[in-house]
Amino acid sequence: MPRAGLNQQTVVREAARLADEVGYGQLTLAALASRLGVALPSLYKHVRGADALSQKLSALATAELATELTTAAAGRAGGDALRAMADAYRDYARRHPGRYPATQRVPDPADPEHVVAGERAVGAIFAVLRGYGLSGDDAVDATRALRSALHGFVSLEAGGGFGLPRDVDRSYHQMVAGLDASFRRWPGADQPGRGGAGLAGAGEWSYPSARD
Amino acid sequence: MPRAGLNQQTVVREAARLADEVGYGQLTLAALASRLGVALPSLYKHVRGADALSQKLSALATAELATELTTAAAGRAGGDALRAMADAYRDYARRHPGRYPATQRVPDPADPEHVVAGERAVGAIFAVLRGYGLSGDDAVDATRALRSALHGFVSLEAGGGFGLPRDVDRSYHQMVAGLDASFRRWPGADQPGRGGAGLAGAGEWSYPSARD
DNA sequence: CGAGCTTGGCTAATGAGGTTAGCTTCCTGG
DNA sequence: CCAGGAAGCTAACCTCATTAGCCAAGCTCG
Repeated sequence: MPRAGLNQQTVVREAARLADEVGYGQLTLAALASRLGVALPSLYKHVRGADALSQKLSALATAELATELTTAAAGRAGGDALRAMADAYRDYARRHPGRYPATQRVPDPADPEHVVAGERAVGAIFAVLRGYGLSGDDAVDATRALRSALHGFVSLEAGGGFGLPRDVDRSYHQMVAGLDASFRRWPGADQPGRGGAGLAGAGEWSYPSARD
Repeated sequence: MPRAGLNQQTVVREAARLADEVGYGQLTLAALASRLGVALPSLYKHVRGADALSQKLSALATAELATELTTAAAGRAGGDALRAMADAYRDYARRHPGRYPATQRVPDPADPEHVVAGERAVGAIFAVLRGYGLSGDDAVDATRALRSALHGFVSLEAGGGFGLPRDVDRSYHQMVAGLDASFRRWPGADQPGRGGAGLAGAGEWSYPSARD
């Protein structure tokens, strides 16, 4: 029996590919094992179990998303940055329909890479909002509003929640335009010098104590 | 053996209660049967299976949500109506953490009550937006933005996605204030006479052809 | 009243998926 | 070269969903 030569990274990466193909809810250890050409219990040499695989997938997907958001916003400011980031967000969700839902899982405090990925994602959003002069509590509120709108839209879209023929792209752009207008008038906007940068938003992606 | 006296309605209602207690993802035919004091296969006399139960639960929850949204908006207009409806939406999601996720399932075209519930829910949102002078495509865009923001917020909140100490109620109210401001300046706002009322929004809650 | 049918319960059996235990074999470091 | 850890495997068991088929409760109607 030649060995398959797996390790945790190859397993998690294949899980991500499989999830994109069959859907996050249909990601199963059995299907993953057969895709990797090993027996199901062999996977336990690389991941602790189904839940741990989900968590690692979440870390991977969150890191990817954070990178794409950061890249999209780089070199842009204000409405430009917002639109670019919003497009990147929806784009990621559509290109990776199986990974995207994994990004909504709360980071595991015991997995530093996962925690850092969440912080990078929120950090990218914070950075865009700083372009509107937002910081501190106002930026937290704005971040929540932005994440809510983007996540809500892409998850409704993915779930088939938009039935009417009206162009979905147009609706998205209109929503983002509304967000841009709101942030320009947001409490605290364009009142610089109210808060520092640095680890802005650290901890906001997750709420570890809410785990059950 | 005395009979348990179940019927579809009692089964679905108990499923709703159970889902609220243990979580939508933990709703299982086995747990439901034991809660109802019958053997698992007995449930098949009342529901076709696990998926059909989810669908019926979705119909129930969507109808409840539609009623609460409609009630909240009744007798109010503009920003008042928007705020009341937004509060009702979040309130429902928090009081019924197990039913709420079920409302995101696409209505089953074969279940008229389910379809009607979805139409009532979107209709309530449309009615509020009419108070901003919105109709037609502009109202569709605005409905999508509103649903996205509300759904995104409550699902991030339920998932523990808000980690920082900043008051979540305050963030929600700020987001709703932003939506109010956006709708007042929305394309088409306060330009009446552009579209009719009636079955406005019918079909928007669902996208049956997207089912797989 | 009671014969019989419909119905709502049951047990048994099957199958998918996850998990654990414990065995074997590859292959690398000393 | 060979010892031991790592990476496979099979077997066994658990939970849950589903289907088949049996049986009795209790209603309907002669």
